Amino acid sequence: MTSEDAGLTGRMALLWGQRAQPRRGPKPVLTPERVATAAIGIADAEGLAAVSMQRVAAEFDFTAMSLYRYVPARADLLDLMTDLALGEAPALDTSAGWRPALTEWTRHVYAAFRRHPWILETTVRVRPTGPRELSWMERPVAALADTGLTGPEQVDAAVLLLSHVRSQIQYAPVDAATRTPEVAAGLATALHEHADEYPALVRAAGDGAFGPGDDGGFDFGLRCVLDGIAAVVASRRAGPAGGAAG
Amino acid sequence: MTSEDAGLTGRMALLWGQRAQPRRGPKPVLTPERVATAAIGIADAEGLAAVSMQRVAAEFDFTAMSLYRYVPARADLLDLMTDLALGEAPALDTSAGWRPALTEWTRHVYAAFRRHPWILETTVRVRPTGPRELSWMERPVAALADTGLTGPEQVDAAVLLLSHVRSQIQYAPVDAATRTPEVAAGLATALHEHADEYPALVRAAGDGAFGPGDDGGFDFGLRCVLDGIAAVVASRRAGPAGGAAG
DNA sequence: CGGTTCTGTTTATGTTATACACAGTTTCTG
DNA sequence: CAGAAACTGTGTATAACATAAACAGAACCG
Repeated sequence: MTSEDAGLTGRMALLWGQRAQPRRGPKPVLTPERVATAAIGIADAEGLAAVSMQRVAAEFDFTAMSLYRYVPARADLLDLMTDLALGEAPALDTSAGWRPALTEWTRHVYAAFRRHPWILETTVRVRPTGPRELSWMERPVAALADTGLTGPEQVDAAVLLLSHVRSQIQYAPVDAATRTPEVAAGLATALHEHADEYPALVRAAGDGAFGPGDDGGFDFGLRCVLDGIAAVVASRRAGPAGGAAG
Repeated sequence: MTSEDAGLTGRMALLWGQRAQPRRGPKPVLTPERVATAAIGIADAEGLAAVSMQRVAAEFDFTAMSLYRYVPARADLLDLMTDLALGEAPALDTSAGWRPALTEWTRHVYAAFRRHPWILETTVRVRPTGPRELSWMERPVAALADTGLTGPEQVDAAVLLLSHVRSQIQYAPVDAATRTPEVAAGLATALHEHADEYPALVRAAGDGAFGPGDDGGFDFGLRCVLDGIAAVVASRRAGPAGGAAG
């Protein structure tokens, strides 16, 4: 255990900056960060599927194999891309209480995912958490510190907001203007050909659900979750015997 | 437009049962459903990455290419797997109101994702919706029909609960017993080596967050969302001027 | 019975990640 | 300052993957 991150191994090591410092040989031209930054650019422009080792290496006029001098494997590159793309979480203004702070945080998360929607794909599987990603969790938990919620509940509340953002990004992807019409039209067709089996959905669609005017339930969901957290916070302050879930 | 689903094309066709009926030639041994069912078994047992055309075909002692007689491409197979694995949504008991009904629904969704956690991966990208998957959306929207929520809001509420289930499955995968300790240990190590940067998280971890006793925020999140929906419903009944999100 | 249509296979192509060995370069050591 | 060691980027090779194209045989229709 010589380095400060000596306890970290495998996919965690690269993410937390644990790097072997070479003393001899030619200077490395690149760094893991430069490689990941190039990969982020490709993913932003052409989607995550376009991020192959070859494609990333081509960005530097290198061969695919050269990247393995900087990154142990593609999976590690995706981890680093994710952490770098998220970036350090902005500080929150908690002076007006936890609710405005969490609202601000949620909008920041939404914006970050909007910039790099492929993060949805890199984060479906179990994977190591990077330092920047962790800073995103730090903020809301800190904002909830004085609410009376337990530590795990504070984390759960943040995860709840995060999952809402994820679903909003997922159902309204970047190129919604081009891709969604096809899918939406197919859904509308199927729905009306089987109207008898989905009466409630047909009615909701008639009210504008699934349509172009339906700008996503971001505000609705945000309000629901914050109201819900507020209810739990209130019950914690009234007394330790809170209501049941169902 | 000869068939009832004639309007559906591309990846939508297979999902909604639009099949060309062969009149001559050898009887097909398989069906798209049998192929997908075999693939589901593989995904359940070995993960989605193990579902290659070759691996699925081997289940029938067939060649990989033979599957293309039943399924246009791998992507369509994944779509069909998803719809079949979800299955038809169970009916809900709405006699006690929308809240118990939605609670019941959420637990059913959770159970379905638990059985087939790879559905998380097959559903990150934009993709066509199948008839069974659509039945899962029908139930909660029907249960919310008389609440005063608009159609889009009813859908948003269901999506909100769904996204909560997704995040719970994601952060506590099936093989948590084997995979999570590694990841959790790495997180704990990183957290304590940088304790000064994540004071709130360190405190929360001390309270049991991220630990083995933290059985996930399923109930907490469910309660928050339902309380939040209840608040909006109440405001709709009190008058059309509801509160703001932040 | 002959032609048509359909199945499952064979063969081939292009892409992917990545293991391994090497040539050239830089730096450390004696 | 010579030689060894370490390191970089490359060339070559492999195995897995999806899937296109052509084909042999079987089933059915007229």
